[in-house]
Amino acid sequence: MALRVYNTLTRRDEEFKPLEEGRVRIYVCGITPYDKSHIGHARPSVFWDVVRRYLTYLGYQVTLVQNFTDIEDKLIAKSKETGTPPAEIAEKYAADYLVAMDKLGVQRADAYPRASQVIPEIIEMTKALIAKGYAYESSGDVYFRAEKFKGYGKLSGKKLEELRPGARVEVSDLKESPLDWALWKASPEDEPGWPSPWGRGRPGWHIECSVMVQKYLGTPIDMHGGGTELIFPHHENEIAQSEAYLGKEPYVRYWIHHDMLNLEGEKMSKSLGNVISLDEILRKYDPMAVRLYLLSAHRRKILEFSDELLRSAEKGWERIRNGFSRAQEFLSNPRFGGARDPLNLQREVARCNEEFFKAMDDDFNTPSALASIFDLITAINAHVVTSGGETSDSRGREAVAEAYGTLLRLCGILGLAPVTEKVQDTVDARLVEGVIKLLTEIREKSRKEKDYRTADAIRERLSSLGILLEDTPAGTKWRFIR
RNA sequence: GGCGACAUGGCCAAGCGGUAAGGCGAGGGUCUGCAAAACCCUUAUCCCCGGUUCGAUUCCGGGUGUCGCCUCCA
Repeated sequence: MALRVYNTLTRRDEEFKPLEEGRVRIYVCGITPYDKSHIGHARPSVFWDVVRRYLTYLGYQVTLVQNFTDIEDKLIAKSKETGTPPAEIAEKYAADYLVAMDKLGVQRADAYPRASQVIPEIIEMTKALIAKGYAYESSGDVYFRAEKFKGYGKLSGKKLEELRPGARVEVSDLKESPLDWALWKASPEDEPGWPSPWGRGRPGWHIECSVMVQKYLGTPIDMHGGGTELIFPHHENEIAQSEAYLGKEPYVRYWIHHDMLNLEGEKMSKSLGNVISLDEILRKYDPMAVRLYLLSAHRRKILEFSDELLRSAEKGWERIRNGFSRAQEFLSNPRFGGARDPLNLQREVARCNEEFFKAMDDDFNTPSALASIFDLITAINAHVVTSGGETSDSRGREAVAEAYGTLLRLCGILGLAPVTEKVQDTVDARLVEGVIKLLTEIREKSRKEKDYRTADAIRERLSSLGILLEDTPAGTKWRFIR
């Protein structure tokens, strides 16, 4: 088994081999925190979290860095509008973003550098590019000569001749060619700026990533992630300026892009105004269901957004959770007999395990990996007997323990954790549990007396409060529902 | 206009040369006082037309459709 990944640069699946054995260095383009995050922002975060968990599981030491662009036109515009300093706006939304990521179970990156924190390095790199003849100063701006870099267009597959007539590039008298882009821009008095050899100014867009990659990871890095919309011009330019500066290639060994999230067939994006905030989604749906939804399509495919899909994911997540509880319950109660056909269960578990890794090795095929998890759930449900009374069977117990361990491991790689549904406040939690227990006992009594009207009324009332009662041979169980 | 991606059941979504994983939904059955959960069964020939092949959803060519990039964007 070997991990294969699709590399945007070569346009094919390649076997993944890190530069340095046992170590993987990853840089992912983060967000510009100038407004609330939407679900589209959660896709790369969850995807890369899974990559990281998987690589870590495989034994690699993974370093992942993700930037926050805190100097940018929209941020500056918003600052002028509201009178709040750009840095303050950026930090507020960055913090919100991280809180949402925590909810989604995304492990924190090793570093979240801000553009404003790497100004000296940006100036150094810009100076070096000028010295090498790849960049030139023009009225306080510094531009990169796109056409001077011979590999320009290799990532996006664009040719210089095709780009020129396009004429949709920002035209400026300050540039030698419309394809050139700013490494450094002069700042007006009322906008943020830093002193530089070219006067007061601020970095261009692409340069921060080049600098952060070098500063925090060292080149070449193994994987660079980002959305497909960043392939051109952002990543194309990033390669050009970095390789021109470093004087060697590659700058990045595997370019790994994810596709967009669509709303009613159109890309969800702020500029189109068709965004759905992450906050809203996380209020409405179980974060793990959201995670399941985000992993339900391969990273290179467009993911359609709809409430129906989220609801469907929530049902799927419930199924996984129920499978967990079934196995847990069995294992925690030695009275429960065993597995129906332990050998068959073991065989199924082994099969699901194998399929799961095969899927993950195939360019992180999470939808296929999820299918293995669902198969595993079905096997557990079909084999595990939690209807008490029967004598213990060690072989059966072992098979179930193994199934449970596998489920835990596979779900762990995808970051799907069955959170125990305890209420935060312990006093409230105890109260709720006590009251439900009381009601359950009363209902139990009614059922014994065949007073089903009372029993059903209790169940219905609790159900409308979001508490589901289930009568099983082992007694009445309850859980929260939405 | 240039470049590129995709088109699989009611809704999602894997597979990509040997006659279609999985989830949600729907229908039937088992269990249950009834529910719930769960299990079992049923629910597709893969956009169209050509070609290559013993054989194509899977490869090639041509259509049609949808989306993305070429401008800020995860």
